[in-house]
Amino acid sequence: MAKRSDVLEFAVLGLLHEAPMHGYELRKRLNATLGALRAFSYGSLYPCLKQLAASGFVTEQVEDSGTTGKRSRIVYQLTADGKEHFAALLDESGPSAWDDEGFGVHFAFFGRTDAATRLRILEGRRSRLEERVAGFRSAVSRSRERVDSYTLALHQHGLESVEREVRWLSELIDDERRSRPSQEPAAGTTDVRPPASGTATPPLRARREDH
Amino acid sequence: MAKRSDVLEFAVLGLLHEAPMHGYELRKRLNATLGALRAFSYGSLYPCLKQLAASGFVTEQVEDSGTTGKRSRIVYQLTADGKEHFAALLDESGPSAWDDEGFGVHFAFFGRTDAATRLRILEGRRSRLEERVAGFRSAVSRSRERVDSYTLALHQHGLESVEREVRWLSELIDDERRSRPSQEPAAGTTDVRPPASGTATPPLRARREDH
DNA sequence: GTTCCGATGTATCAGCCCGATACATCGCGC
DNA sequence: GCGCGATGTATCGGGCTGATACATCGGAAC
Repeated sequence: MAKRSDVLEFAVLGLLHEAPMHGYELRKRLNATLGALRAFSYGSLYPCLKQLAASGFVTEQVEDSGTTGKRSRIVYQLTADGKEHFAALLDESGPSAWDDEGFGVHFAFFGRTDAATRLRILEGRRSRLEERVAGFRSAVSRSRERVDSYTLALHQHGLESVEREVRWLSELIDDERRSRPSQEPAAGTTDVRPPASGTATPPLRARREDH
Repeated sequence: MAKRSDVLEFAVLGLLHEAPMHGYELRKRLNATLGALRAFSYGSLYPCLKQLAASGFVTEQVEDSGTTGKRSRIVYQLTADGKEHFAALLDESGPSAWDDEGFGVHFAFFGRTDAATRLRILEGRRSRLEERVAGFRSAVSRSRERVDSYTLALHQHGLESVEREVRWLSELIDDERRSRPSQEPAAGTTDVRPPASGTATPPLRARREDH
């Protein structure tokens, strides 16, 4: 369950809502949208696109650009079935939506996700991470018995990381609950673009989404 | 490079320093020592053990427990070659020691790692994560342009996580520097390792990250 | 006491996924 | 004109996982 390819399929359908695209650009957008969180390879993407076409969720359109064009590009466009399928996947709030594999992608499309579903996914994710916290806690106490300060430090750090993650989710859940009673007013209203506190965007050009 | 199986091999050799063990227990210890960070499967472990035996780093000893015993267990014990190999791997401080795959395991064995090597690995890890910080920063500013508050939140959170990781490493590096002001470790005092028969830890200086 | 069940233990395999690679064109600098 | 990096599509070997099979042991339930 919750295979990598399912997550990819979901992400592709979501991205194609913005515009028809061909594989190469799709991959760039994918790795840009998902940040450094996740990188999908061509070895997954192209088969995935073919499969989506076979399922009727997208159409394949070969584009030969005018007279001189030789470079072949295959533009994929969402079908009505595809939109419907994506809407169904958006509502899907099972475990696959909050495990490590799928949470990030589902979260990235929260803008198009129903409020109740958002809440369910956030809570599912949180409880998943709370299990992990428990695991780390026992690891910490276990490594406190043996005398290995480095292993202890490792576990302690891991524990704090996951706890921090849980806190983040709790804040998000509170926000959702606060704006839930009333019909939530578009997630972008208060977003007046603050003066970018400490991140003055220094040069920092280099970006390496490939290698 | 830096395959999963290499990391596993390293971890197994390290664990076998404590005591001879059979596969099942090895796996439990592995997943306990590494906390919730990492879980190795049998599908990797057993082939790895066989390969280690073939390389002469461990010996396979079938144990039939007394008269009634039927349950077959195969106890693996470290050889002199194995110890030597592990020592060499401990000194190895190339990129494979600080990428996502290998850093945790190397760190877990810092108690047996040379001080200079510890420092090099920590710094390598940090600079690796700083690259990731840069990636996240550009992702954040990119998603600030589009108006998608959820994607922005995701990137922002990811950025903070990695920055926190970098801070943690910086503290560790400071600690290392404080307890080891000069380049040479004080020979003989708190050295964990035995006098090391003939192989007195060859210098192994250079090693740059470029390929 | 026997029956069930989870832990202990070794081992394999289908299937998924990545990383590398191949092939081809374009636009740019020099 | 020539190299070189970006754009593009596509495939393949091989590593790794998760599931599964098989077998024994200790203890709890009743």
